[in-house]
Amino acid sequence: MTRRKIQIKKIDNTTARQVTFSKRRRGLFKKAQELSTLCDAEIALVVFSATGKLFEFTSSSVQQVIERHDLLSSDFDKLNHPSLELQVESSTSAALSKEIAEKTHELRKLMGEELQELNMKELQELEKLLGSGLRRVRDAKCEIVLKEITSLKWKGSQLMQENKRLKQVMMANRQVQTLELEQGQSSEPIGDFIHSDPSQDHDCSDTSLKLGLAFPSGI
Amino acid sequence: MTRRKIQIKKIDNTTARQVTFSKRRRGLFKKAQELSTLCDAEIALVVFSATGKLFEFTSSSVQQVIERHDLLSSDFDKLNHPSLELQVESSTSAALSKEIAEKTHELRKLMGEELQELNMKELQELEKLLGSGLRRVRDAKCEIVLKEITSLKWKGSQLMQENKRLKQVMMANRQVQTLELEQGQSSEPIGDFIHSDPSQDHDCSDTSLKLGLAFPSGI
DNA sequence: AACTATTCATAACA
DNA sequence: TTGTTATGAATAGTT
Repeated sequence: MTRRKIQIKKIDNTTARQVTFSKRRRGLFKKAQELSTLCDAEIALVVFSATGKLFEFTSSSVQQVIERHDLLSSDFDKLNHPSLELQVESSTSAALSKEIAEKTHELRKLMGEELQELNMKELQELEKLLGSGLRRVRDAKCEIVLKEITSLKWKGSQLMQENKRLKQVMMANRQVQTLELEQGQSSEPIGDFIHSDPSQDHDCSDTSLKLGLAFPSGI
Repeated sequence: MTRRKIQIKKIDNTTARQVTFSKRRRGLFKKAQELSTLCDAEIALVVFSATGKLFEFTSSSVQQVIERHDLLSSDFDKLNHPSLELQVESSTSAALSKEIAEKTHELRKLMGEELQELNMKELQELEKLLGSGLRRVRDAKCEIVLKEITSLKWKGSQLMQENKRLKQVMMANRQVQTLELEQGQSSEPIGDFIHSDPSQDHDCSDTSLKLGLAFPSGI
């Protein structure tokens, strides 16, 4: 019989902890179910036990939640570049949404529901936590974004090189022609020169094909 | 005074539903928090209200998720673009870092200074403020990043177009030459053709010059 | 797993 | 919206 309120801290006794986990987990899932039904809310709930066992609940489908989530952060695209929207949405936006979600809930968790129950010492601890947590999330996000941008820049520079090379070829070509004009003679090497490096042609196509997506999926 | 147990089905009255959502949501998040703490479980909880508002909670797994993610994507990066790290550091990263530093500082200040002198009401106000502030930061950052990426992709496509055009010119050029060879005559139009549209040349240089930075500073 | 004494959550109301 | 309270629900400690 529950003699008194318990402290919300990790339960030391292993078996007691497992029993409590079992009971409270059931309670939590029931509450989640009730909330989604009563208030017409979409809910996704995933629980990993300390032993690594997975339990999950979703109100209708995770897919729907994710789609909604993605919509929120892709509004910008629609405003500015309607035609690029499709490219951007798929990888970048998804990754960003995820990062943002993580950042948001990290903060929510830290700020969270129990602020009123904290004493001053705990509040100071919270501050510290928030700072470092934010930094970690920030770093991670920055890294992802920079990778995307770097990849795009790299591909841009590839294209520029190809571009430059083509122009050089054309210049050379033109000079040869001029020479021919002056000498009143023409020769077949020109055609060969143009095709002297087919592998580069191939490179270019390859680059073009890859430009759309930096990160294929599931980031 | 809760006269009787309710049945679990969608609440018709809109305001009642919203109130219930608010209260039960808080309860649910609290329970999730307690479960994760008491039993050392990893929990991710995402709730969308019927109006599309997002609420999230996760236990400390955020860090792990990110670390795992970093491993995956850094491996990916190394496999594909081993020598690119140097390009990364440019102004983009500086701008982002600056933005981040400022926001972090702001946050610290908000959390930091006089937290001990605040009463509970003021603390709640602070929580609200932080939440909306974070949302703004998040939105701004997202916007910047998407702009940068969109811009880069646009420039990439510009380059590809230029590239394609150059190749067509070369093809045409080559055909003219072939014709000349067959007819045993050469003519000046070729040179003119190459320079027939100098504006495109200019466009290309322009693109190259701008590629480094989409947004110069202070975003 | 089953049982209660308690604490906790919350529906209805203000 | 926020607060209050009577009541139903969840659960800690025990069997």
